[in-house]
Amino acid sequence: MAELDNLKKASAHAGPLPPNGSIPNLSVDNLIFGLENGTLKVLLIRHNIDGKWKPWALPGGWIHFDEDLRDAAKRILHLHTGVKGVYLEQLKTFGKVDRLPHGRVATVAYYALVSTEKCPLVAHDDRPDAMWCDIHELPRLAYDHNEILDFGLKFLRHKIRHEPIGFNLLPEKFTLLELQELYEAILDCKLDKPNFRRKMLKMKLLEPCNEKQKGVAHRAANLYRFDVNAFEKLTSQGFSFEF
Amino acid sequence: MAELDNLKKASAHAGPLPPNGSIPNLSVDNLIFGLENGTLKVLLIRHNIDGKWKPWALPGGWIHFDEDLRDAAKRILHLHTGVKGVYLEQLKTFGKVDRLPHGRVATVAYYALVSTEKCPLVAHDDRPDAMWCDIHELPRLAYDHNEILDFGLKFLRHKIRHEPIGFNLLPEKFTLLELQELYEAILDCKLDKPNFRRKMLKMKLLEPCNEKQKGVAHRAANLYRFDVNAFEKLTSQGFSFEF
DNA sequence: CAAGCTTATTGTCATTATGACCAGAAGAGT
DNA sequence: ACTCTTCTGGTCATAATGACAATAAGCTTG
Repeated sequence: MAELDNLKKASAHAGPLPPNGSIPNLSVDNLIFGLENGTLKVLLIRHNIDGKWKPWALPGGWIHFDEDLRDAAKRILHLHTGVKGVYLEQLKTFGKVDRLPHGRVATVAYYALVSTEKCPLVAHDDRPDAMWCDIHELPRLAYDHNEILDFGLKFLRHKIRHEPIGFNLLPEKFTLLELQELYEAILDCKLDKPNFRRKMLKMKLLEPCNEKQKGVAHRAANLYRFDVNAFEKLTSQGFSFEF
Repeated sequence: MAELDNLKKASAHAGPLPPNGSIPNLSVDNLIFGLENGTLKVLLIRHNIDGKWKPWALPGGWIHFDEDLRDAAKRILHLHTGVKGVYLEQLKTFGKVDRLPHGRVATVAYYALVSTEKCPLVAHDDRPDAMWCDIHELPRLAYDHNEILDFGLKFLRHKIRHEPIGFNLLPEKFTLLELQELYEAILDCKLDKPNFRRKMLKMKLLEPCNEKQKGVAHRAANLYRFDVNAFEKLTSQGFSFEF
């Protein structure tokens, strides 16, 4: 019964053993990015076991036998943030032999982009401790989660320049400056305001809301929203987003 | 023993059951791209079981318990092509519940870029039937392999425009026209020769070999090689490849 | 209510990149 | 020597980019 032996060795962060009804040796981990006053954050959790805090980790879990991989990632995302229907894509599968000390488990990492205002992170009794952590102040994480996070950050920096996904980190209506600050936060650089504006608007992907920013002590900026239809139309004509 | 029941249900294309010593419910499939007289091809295999041909499929296999995911992909690549040390990256993990009829198996797809001249595909007794298939003439493949291939092709088209990986499909020394034809084959479009040349050379990623093409009945073109050092230097300075 | 402050928005200009295309250069073959 | 083919170096108009100046709009304060 070597198979079962190997099975029993498996044990991941979400619990000591994959529960019945879940795939052994395979888990899902989520990289949930959010933007909080102009800085990029990632959602970390930690469990308290027998009165002791385990190290911070990415929210993850097991995959049910009757559940698509992506659905498992969605379920875990919803479990920790309460949001549904947000941007979620597969990042990469991490499968080094010794990535977990207790047994052989490969993990499929997904990354999500959420608008933090929709994610109040209310402390539920059935949720572990959670925090939005500034990506410049990351603690040492459990297992290989620092490696996953590093990879995800590099990936995001690349991706945001080649696909219009940044909008998912903002509320539905946003100003051009907010969008620019998002790029600055992720790419870690300073951009020129008029030039950013010109380049963004020329792509015809932003639809003006004919509505102005509120509650600011200076001239209010116009609000825009991302125009999905325009994007898909352009894409089908061979357009390729570049920033 | 629900775990074991579920295990026993699992069975992938590489064999009816994962052999002892391999991870159940998880496999690896390789998308091996090659270039043959100016057209993009992919390596397909088919098994003959009891005198009957199974459908064409991507070369894949199981992952040993003591083997990194990437090493499993390398092993399978080597098994089918005889090559080592070529470009190999993870594509995506496919994990729909019903992607295989016999049980729950998620598969980690990798894609490789090889120079076909290094891959003679000699018919070995211990290898299944194999062919380089033109990507415009794909047959119906086993399981969800058409979906994997579609995804991989789109991915490759996008990737080749944003990272200098095309060189891996060519021999070490190549002419600018060969490189251009590679781009035309993958992107399915016609490019202007002088402009392609100008743009490529301006990036300073090609090192002239000071050597000329041989055996052509016209003026011989200069040979170039991809300059990895230059690329890494530029990358560390914030350069980003775009085509 | 006007002056002052802050940010939004528009515009200019030199430089560089792009796309279309022309023409000389370099060989190989006859 | 001539022809044929492809390589390779150009031109030129147009579009995109980066740096930065100038004006507009709205809130706050005296």
